[in-house]
Amino acid sequence: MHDNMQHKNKVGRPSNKELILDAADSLVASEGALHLTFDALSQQTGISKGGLLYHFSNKDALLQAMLRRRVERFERLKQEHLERLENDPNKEPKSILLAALDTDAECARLGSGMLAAAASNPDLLEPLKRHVNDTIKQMERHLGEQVGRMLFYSVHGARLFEQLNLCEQCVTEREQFAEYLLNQIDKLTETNSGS
Amino acid sequence: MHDNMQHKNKVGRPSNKELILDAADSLVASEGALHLTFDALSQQTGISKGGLLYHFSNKDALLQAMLRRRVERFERLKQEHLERLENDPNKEPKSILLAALDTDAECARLGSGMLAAAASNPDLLEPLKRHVNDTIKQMERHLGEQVGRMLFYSVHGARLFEQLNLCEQCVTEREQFAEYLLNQIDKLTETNSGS
DNA sequence: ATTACTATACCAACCAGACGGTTTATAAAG
DNA sequence: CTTTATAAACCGTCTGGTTGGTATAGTAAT
Repeated sequence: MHDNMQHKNKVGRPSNKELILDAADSLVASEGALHLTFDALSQQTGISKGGLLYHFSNKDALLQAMLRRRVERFERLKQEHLERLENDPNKEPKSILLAALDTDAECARLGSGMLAAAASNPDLLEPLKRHVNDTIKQMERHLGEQVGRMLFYSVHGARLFEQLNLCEQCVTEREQFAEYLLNQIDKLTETNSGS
Repeated sequence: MHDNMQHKNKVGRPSNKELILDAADSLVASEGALHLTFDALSQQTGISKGGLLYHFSNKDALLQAMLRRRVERFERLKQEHLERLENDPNKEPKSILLAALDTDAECARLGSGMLAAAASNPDLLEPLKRHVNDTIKQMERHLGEQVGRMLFYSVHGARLFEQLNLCEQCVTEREQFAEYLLNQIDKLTETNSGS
């Protein structure tokens, strides 16, 4: 009765805080991190600059919220996949890959917070950095140092290139790619336990 | 007797244009793309804003030059590796990986132009996008669609994470990683021609 | 050798608009 | 009557870009 209120206001609609963060993500994705300003955000959301600053007392706070939401969403997705794959011996690395490659509606904008923070104040990436290194270590523990790194960088590289609109990848191609990587995990751990 | 002059002035020193681009790269790497301004660049180089604008008539021109230099350096490295590996049947994909992972002095700044352009004006990425897709297609042609993509995204993902200071990877770790990926190329093409 | 001209490379001062942020006011809800 | 949520006006600073000027070096005719 406190956590539930986090993303909703009393009327049950998604709170304006979430709408603002959505707009911020999409602004970064379409215009670039430089154009994520309170003025632009105000125009996009219809909320005045004062209104925005009520929710996020300064720009760093906004960026931190964008980053936090990204990590939370990743963790939630990973947890879902983990539960779904409960009988799979490789469920941990698999759910990490699946969470990273998941195709939800905001797929093209998940990296916006990261790019915006990197552009504006790289220090804000510190919490994300810890999360990244934890995840890499998990991958390494399950798949070995090199394989773990390769797969981790592979999915996140693909994600970043997609976000920057640098590759012409479509959804079906990503899904095939995800399937291939999952198969690789099984194949590589078979040979591991076989030798 | 024209190309040679491109990066040198009459006195034979590296032209200030190159020095400015170096400073721009390092500014983005340390402060974030938002703080790549003519004022900051002026302070860093000791050249006044007017002087900077003499070399790059506006900010887009500066960003384009940063991007162009990055692609040129990649192509030069790739060509060098290609010549060194002339007897290797997998020389093409290998030289792509080696060029992407090469540890030269500016290693941490090679992605600066890309991040700065993405932050300021994503349209400027169009030429880079073509280069990326060409390179991906080369990888796919030699290694198959999925393997090619996996290795490409893997090295560039690693690069980006390094640039953003999001992983604690050191030089020796990257070299081991590079070696592993090269071995993978040989192993994967063996099984390809074997089956 | 002097003069005149041109191109290169830079600087200082300035400007209009954008930016992050503050302040004050307001208005509904509990 | 306080809390929540928003608006509007404003401020000092920063930013990209312009202008107009300077110093130097090379060229080329006189």
